[in-house]
Amino acid sequence: MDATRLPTLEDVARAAGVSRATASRVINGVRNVDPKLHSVVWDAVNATGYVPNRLARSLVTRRSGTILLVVSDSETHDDDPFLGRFFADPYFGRVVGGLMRVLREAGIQLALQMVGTAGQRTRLVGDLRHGQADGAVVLSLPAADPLPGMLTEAGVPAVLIGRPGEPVPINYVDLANETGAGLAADHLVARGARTIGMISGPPAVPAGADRIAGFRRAMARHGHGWVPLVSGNFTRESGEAAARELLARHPGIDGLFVANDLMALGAVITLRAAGRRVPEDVAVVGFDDSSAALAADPPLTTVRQPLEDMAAEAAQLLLARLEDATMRPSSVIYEPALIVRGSA
Amino acid sequence: MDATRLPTLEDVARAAGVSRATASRVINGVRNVDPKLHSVVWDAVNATGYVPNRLARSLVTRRSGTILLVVSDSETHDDDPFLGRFFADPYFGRVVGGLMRVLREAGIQLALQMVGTAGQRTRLVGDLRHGQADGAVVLSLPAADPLPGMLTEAGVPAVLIGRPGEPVPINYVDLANETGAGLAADHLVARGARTIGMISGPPAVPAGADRIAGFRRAMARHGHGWVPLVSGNFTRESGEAAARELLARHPGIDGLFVANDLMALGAVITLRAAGRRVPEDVAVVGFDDSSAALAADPPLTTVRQPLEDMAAEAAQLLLARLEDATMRPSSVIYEPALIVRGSA
DNA sequence: CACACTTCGGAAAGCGCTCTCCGTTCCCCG
DNA sequence: CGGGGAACGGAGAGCGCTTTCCGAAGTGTG
Repeated sequence: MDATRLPTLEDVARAAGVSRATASRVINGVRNVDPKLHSVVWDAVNATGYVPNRLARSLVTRRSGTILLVVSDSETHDDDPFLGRFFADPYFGRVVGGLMRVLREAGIQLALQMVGTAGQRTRLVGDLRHGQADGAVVLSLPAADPLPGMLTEAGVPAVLIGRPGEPVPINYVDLANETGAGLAADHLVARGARTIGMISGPPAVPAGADRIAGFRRAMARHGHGWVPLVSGNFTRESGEAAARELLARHPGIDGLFVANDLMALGAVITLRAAGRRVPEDVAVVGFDDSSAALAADPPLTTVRQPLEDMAAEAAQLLLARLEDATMRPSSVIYEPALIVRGSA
Repeated sequence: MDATRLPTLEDVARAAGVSRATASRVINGVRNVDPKLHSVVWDAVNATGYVPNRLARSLVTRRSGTILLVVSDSETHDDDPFLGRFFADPYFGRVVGGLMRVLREAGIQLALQMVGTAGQRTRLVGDLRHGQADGAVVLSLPAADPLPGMLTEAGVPAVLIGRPGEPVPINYVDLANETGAGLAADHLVARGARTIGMISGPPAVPAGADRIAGFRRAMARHGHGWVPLVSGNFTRESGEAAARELLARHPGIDGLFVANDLMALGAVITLRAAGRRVPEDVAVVGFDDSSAALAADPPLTTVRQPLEDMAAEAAQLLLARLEDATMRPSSVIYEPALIVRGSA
């Protein structure tokens, strides 16, 4: 195929009439090298069309210029169709966008890694320790996932998006989910809804659990010691199904908090199919303020989560930790805001 | 930080009482090694907690187990907010989902690479040739982008999603965009629309150009030698703006073909704000059949593009090419289908 | 003018792995 | 029982790069 061997540093050095070591020093801008040699070497680089072999470089420096975006596979593997759905969910895209905003400027590559089995976790940590990747950003994990602990133990730079299941000294960025759910509760009550239900995400994920807890707490404050609740898995379809179930069990429902916009969209569809008007008969509040919220009819009242900023912050945190290995784990919690639109 | 050096193959070999070469052979399942040694080595692997250093392995094998998802940066760099938007667009997510469906099983990692400048292109090709990545999937590029040619010239395994600007012997997967646009035209005409406009994507991207060409051709067949056209950039906002402009120039419009669902969503919003009912006053046909189409009100009539399948096919094509370096470039063109919902 | 001190380039030792050689061992057949 | 061949393990040469260690040269001071 390509008969020609790629030029190596050796070739550049020969072309420039210096040693490999000197060529390397010039290219990496290390130590004071005689300015004359400097330009000679760069000319040789251009003449030969040299491109450094990152693999070889990383092998010795133990720095790869890549960070891993870790996605829990258990979360996506339940059933195959869900795999595609997870990536198509605005959640994923917004996170990637936020990360890239920071990483692109730092010249760092993002690699996707799905992790489900214990073996994959071990390998992930191994790769990280080997310098295959410099660090990891881990997307919201089930609370029971041992990964955060493993990462900490291995002393590997990592940032979670979404708090760890149990306290672990690790960097993370999160939203004040409980506060956000409270905002939704307050709004529904203030609007005059009397029978208020919730469609939650999977309780096994901290973000899911926190939204449930926050909502229940706020509702209790308003005198509702108990709220009807059905769980979904953050997909629109699950929102439709959950709404059907809720409606069957509590036909008199007139207020609904849904733990993300996609499910809220589904719920609205079901409600409308059941002859309920939104917001006149049932007021609906979503969560995320994803693009789906605006597209809905009526536009969704929702709790805004600045995911892009959160992801960017995660990247920044990771970058800082990469610079300074002694950095203590820190966490950044963002405040949600209620965006009132047409649905409640 | 970690006082303990990571176990190397050497350590495993010593623990197992064999040579490094034998340990390597067992771990990689190469050649017949005495079955007894087999288990001895694996025990040693478990005992030491050995994880192969992929970097070192790749350096010699020139296979990295990673493929690059290349995104044109010019496409996203125009203005910063658009960057996030590109990733949040269902388009990106659906492609990633489709790719992962195939790559995950093959145990191959996906890395994101944004490419804009000439230097980045050179480096991309260099990385590929060095074996930093085994191949590339390139997301729809401006027609003028030299990347496809460079990839071909370098003899590097690559698959485009969306045809190249000009004929280049390279693998690609595409949709019969012209056919799809024709479907939309036929439908609008059959519905009785008399003044039909189009909101297109950027004409500089083949997919954008093909949809324009296909629509014009079909409209001409129906006796409309000329159609009002405004271009957007595939974002919802640009769809809103384009619809405003179209409405201002051709207030009597009663049919509208929009080159993707996101822009169609924006157009519907604008139309409604202008007091036009959809579909009664203006019939709207979108393109993609993304999740946005279902969320819209009314649900969008749209031209379905099986992006996940196309991406999966691209991955498969790439994998096949990786297996068989002599494989001739091939292309797979998918047929679109009109999905009739409420908007037209 | 000699001496200590700084600056700079080169030789060479790896980073951890794969894989080609090559020498042994073992088996089968004549 | 001896010879030919297959099967198998080990030594060692790299993959392309960075970086430590040195010696050689250049600089300034007593």
